[in-house]
Amino acid sequence: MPGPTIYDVATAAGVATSTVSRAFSTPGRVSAATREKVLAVAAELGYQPNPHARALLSGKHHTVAMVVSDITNPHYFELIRGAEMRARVSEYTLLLVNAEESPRVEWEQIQRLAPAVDGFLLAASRLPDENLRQIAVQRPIVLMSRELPGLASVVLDHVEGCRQIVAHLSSLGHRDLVYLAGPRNSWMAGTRWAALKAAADQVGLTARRIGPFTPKVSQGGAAADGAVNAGTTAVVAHNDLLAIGVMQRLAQRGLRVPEDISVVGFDDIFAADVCTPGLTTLGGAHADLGRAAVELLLTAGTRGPDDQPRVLLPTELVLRGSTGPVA
Amino acid sequence: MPGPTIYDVATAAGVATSTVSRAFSTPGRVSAATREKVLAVAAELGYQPNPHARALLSGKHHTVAMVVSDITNPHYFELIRGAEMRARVSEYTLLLVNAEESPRVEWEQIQRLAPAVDGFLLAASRLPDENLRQIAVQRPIVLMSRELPGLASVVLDHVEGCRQIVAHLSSLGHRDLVYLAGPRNSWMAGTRWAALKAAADQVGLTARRIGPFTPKVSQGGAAADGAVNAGTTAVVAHNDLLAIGVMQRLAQRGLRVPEDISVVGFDDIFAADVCTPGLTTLGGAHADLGRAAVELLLTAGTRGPDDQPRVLLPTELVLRGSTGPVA
DNA sequence: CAACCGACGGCAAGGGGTTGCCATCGTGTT
DNA sequence: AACACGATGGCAACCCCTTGCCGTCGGTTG
Repeated sequence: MPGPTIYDVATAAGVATSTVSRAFSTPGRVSAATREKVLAVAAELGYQPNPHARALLSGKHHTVAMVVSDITNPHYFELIRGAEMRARVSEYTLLLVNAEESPRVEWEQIQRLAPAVDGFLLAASRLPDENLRQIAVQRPIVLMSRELPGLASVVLDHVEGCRQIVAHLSSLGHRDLVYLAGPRNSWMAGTRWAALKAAADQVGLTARRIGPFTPKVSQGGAAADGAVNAGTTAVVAHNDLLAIGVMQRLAQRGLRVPEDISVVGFDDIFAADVCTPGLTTLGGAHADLGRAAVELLLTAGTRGPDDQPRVLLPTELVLRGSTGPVA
Repeated sequence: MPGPTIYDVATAAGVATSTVSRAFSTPGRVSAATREKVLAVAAELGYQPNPHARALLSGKHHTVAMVVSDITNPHYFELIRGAEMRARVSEYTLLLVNAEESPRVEWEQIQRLAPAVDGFLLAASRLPDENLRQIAVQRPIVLMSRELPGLASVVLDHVEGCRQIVAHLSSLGHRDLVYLAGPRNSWMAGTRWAALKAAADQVGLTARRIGPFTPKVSQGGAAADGAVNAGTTAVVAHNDLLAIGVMQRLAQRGLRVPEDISVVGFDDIFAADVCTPGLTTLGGAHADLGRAAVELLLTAGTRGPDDQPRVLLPTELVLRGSTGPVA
């Protein structure tokens, strides 16, 4: 059942195993004729090098693990897709791991995989800073949608993005907004709030925060009621799932979007485009984010601990029907 | 950088490497006292067995690869999630691979990974039957949303599901339906059409098929126009993405759903619930499908080639606003 | 024609675990 | 007290491939 080994090829071709090995990995090291022959025999036997034996010796596994905080969030699809594609062009394999929003699970999975992969992509990690640093000494890591000094990261430029959200709302006459916060251990939640608050202050708009909420559609009800209770004309939800849940609840309560209340999300997931009204949301090239993260990870060996890059990708505020002028 | 090895542990504990190995893998083979000590030392050193070295000898990798035909299709999210969860409880790692709707890419990826995984989950594989059989002799495989005699498979019961769709449409007064077919090399596309046709015949409804279409939103325009041109009151799209694209195009043409035309999809993706009108679609417990597939794969060793299971999971016809009575 | 040299193959030592087999030790048996 | 046997630990081979080092051989140079 297991395929032929390098020994089989060597025997069949009448050479030593080292020659077979070199025929594959160090083409210049054997004569063209020998190489031809070895490759021919190998092809005939259907030989394929055993990646484990190779990894054992080289320490390189040609594999990167991507850990996502919650695989059910469609937002990650694009990240995963971008990462997968970038990994593939370098003939790297992408391991997908779900942390289920649990720092403990995340940590265990990472420890389990650490000896078997070349590095980690941590998407929206819920781990505390010190844990991230611990991992970083074992393996190269790249953070996605999170930053930590000294570690490589890839994030969308939420400062500028939030400024655009605030400018958009302000231009529509809103004097006040409510941010429906994400989980407490989400770096993004903190960042978005800080950026919104700063931008709001700058243009003289009042910003309040309620939450935290688990960013799922099902939590939209509670979030919507909180916003209504706060009495605002504009809500900015931690992500699109929550925003969609909010809109569902508002509709249920007979409140109109955007006439009575405007709703903004983050991520620009596919559903944001098909719900009614369409959801105004801060998107960005998420596939590029995945791509960039893998890129960084694959080139991690060339950098010291002091020049860990911090890639900032532009956001795009996508205007749809969920935001409108204040009545 | 690489962690301590079994040798380090052996030295530190004052025993032989074989004892350390057995302390972990064959607990009964060493005395309790020795075992305690070894484990303590190992924990202190932060020892973790190198999975490659282990795989090299045992041939077991504790890894399964899941190949999806197109990772951008949200439908797969649930499958992936279910598979990931089931794999995790058995401490298996899930490798995610995207075939990009290309049989060639699919084949290459599988060949590349074959020596490194314990088996394959092939979701909606686009490979021809004989290729699937070839793979099956190398490694255990489980097909998802596809069947082939002699190979293990997990699919939703589309025969019954399609009967329900037809009954639903028929009860609303439709006398005729058009199926917007999926890709030619999609087994599902053939199955769905056959099941729809059979069910339609049975209740005296006319069924026609147009296509094939690539099942993406962007193809909905062409599909919608084809359906309009065919002059029907009900369309059944190969999947929800296509159905959503169809609805968008119909709206653009000023046709009302469901008053002028009813639309049905397959998969019950998240977006089907948030679009307007909500999409009537044939769903099912997709996460269970992923779970069942991994289950089958992990127990594959216990079965002969003649009793490859064929798991049939129930569908659920989810009625939403996109279907209604004929005007 | 001798001395060199580069190109090419082979030998053998790992790399980190696992496991069959043997040696040892302690205890129970008669 | 002699013997047998089960429990336990160690030795060393093996899994498959890579790579440093050495030997060989043909050809170049002076």
